[in-house]
Amino acid sequence: MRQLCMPHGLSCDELAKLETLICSARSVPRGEALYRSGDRFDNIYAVRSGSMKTVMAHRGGREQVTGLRLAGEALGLDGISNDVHACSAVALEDSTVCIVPYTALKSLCREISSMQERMHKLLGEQIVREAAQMMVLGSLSADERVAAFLLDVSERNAQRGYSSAEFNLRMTREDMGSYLGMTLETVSRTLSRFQKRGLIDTQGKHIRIVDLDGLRQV
Amino acid sequence: MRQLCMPHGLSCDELAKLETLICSARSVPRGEALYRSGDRFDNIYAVRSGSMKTVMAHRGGREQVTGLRLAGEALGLDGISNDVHACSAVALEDSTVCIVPYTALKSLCREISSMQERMHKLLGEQIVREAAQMMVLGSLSADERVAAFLLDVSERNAQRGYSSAEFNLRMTREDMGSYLGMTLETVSRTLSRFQKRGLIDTQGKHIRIVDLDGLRQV
DNA sequence: CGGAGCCTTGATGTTAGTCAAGCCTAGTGG
DNA sequence: CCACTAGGCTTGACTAACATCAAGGCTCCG
Repeated sequence: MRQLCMPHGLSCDELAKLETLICSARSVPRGEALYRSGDRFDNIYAVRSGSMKTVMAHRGGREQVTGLRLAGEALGLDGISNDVHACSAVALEDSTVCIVPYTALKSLCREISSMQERMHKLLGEQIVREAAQMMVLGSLSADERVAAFLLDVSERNAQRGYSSAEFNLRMTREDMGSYLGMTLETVSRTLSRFQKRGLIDTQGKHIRIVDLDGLRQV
Repeated sequence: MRQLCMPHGLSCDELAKLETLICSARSVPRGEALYRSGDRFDNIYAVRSGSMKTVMAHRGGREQVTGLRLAGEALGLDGISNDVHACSAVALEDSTVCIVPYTALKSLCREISSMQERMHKLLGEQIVREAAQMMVLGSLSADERVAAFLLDVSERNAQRGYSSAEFNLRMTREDMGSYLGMTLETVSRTLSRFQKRGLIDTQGKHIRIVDLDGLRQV
């Protein structure tokens, strides 16, 4: 939560007020949904530990992974527009989230302008992140998509104070493929090729970035 | 502007307050940018007449169309997260926009909760719309993408009180291709095939939907 | 009326998808 | 603690879809 708010101009005092909103935390076992598409929207969440994916279903049963949330990142904004969640959020590993009731958060945003500012930025960031992902899906090759994804995760890890070079990606190859608009086989082949080229070192879900610049130039 | 706000719980009185914010309108000739990626973010816009595309550039010069805005739709939200616009907005035809200064809008949102509500929904809608487009790009075939796009435009036209069956799409085949993650040739071929199948009737940029259900089933 | 940009269509090439088989690993139960 | 199993991962051979290259026609604007 501090992760999510501190670096953005909230005073300790204001942060304390925010923390009074957080009714509770909730733990979500691996594979379970925090909320499902169609559920009523009441809360925004912050991932406290673990990681989650957001999934959207097309009519016709096809599903696509639309996002990955690491610890410290916000979740649930897809419900604001319609009072109903547009995605489902599923835990990639045993995870915990903080629960922030939306109605209370709105009031706080009207009282405290820095809180309003933070809320707008949170929404704006997701808009820009998704637009960037549209670019990835619309104009990059398979190799470029995988490289962009690894670099994105690496950078987000760094931002949260973890290693940018080495991490556990709890998504399956299928999840990655879905997120990147390709098949799990192509993801696997691409990672293997990157490894042969000395760009990364993979051992299943454990990934080490060996040649950051090389990866950037893919 | 009323388009953008009226159906969403603002009273006439409140709407009047909003209208005091609108410093001015601005006209944007076809092909010109309302704002460019990297420009400082000061205003949100509403398309008053005409239509615009939003474009995002990748390092390496590659550009992708990330959105289409018809009259009555909002524009510029990509600047909130960073105080700098992440996309460029380019007029597809001679267009006019209303200018809403963001700082003033924020104040109004703190005063009037229905205004805050509207603002959040606006942001939330874009988040959901972009997620849906990620699905289109990530998991649909070329035919399905084009069909989904035509249906989307048709529906948005209907919402604004225009014909859902017949419209002028001012994007070029290249713009459509970019937005849909395919080449202009594939767009053209797909439209031709749809026409042969009796789904649509195209004459350059003028499009008439002949068989709505057929298009939905593509 | 002329021309530039846009659109269409065809032939060919390339990338990533599909199908298939076997292996590895983590989690389970004895 | 070990063996078993199921799900996940890798790799190969083949295929399909879409991109690329190319040429010609249309249309809209000046």
